[in-house]
Amino acid sequence: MNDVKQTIAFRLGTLGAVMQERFASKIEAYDLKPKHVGLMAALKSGTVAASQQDLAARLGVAPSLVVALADHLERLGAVERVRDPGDRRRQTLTLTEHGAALLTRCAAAAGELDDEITASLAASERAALHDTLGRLAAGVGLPS
Amino acid sequence: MNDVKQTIAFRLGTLGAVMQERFASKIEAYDLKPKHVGLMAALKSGTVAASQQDLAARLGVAPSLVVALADHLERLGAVERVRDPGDRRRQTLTLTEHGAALLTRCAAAAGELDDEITASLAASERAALHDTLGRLAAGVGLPS
DNA sequence: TTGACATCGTTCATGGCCTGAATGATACAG
DNA sequence: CTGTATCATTCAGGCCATGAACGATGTCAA
Repeated sequence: MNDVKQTIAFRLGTLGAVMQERFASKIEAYDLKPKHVGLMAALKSGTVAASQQDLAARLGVAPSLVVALADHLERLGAVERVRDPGDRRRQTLTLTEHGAALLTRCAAAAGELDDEITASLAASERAALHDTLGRLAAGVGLPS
Repeated sequence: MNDVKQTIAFRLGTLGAVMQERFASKIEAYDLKPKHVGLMAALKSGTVAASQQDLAARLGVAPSLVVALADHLERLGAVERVRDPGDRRRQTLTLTEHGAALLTRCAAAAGELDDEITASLAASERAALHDTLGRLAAGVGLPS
């Protein structure tokens, strides 16, 4: 035996891909992709106003990608770009009210997804999974 | 709150991406990508000889991608293509000894990864995670 | 002040991965 | 034998993400 498919890493990888896919189709109606949601979520939890470079580092993507994501979100009216008066090179991204509303709907979509996939799990099991995943995410340096 | 990032779906998605990435860098030395390993694993667990169409369906990818993956694995000597004598349209893929050896090394790499990310988890917690992920994978129709 | 150098956001060309349509070979039903 | 379906393969194209430029701005030292 000693099967790759019996591995936590492999299962996380494949399950993660499926989740991304399903989540993407759920938020498609809002003209959003998972990365857009990730960016908005980072903006919401950010206490200080975030520069695009900061966000790129937090999300683990290239700065040029943040530009594209922000462009799209700005076009949707979900995000505003403001020049930092203290350092005029920086663009400060902030979530608009509409952006916050969108984010709420995405959270609801993710919640539905949770319910769907954990339907066959006991409540305690689901809670344990939630907790463990949070610890793992923190362990690999993902923003919580 | 009601944060997207607190969601099981979102955490699975991001963690899965990280895992894929890390696994990819671990097997890079063997000139393999995660999808190659997925294909080999499907071959190993397949009881009956698998046609490429079957494999495409099992992996959830387009048949044309299986062609590319099989091409690469064949070049590495990990896989053999044999015409099905019963239906000469079909190519039957089988894992060679070298392929099996490669797969074992990939399983070892995934095992290391498991140890790394679950280092801060109790043994019981890790076992529970492994079990729950298995159930989830089965729930979304992933081959186990 | 001025000049050298770093940093930010942006654009652009490029590469990788995957798909869907077209093709040729083979199977099979009538 | 003929028409249709199924298989593997090829190929062109799309999408996503990156890295290398570039212009604008900031910083620091002389």
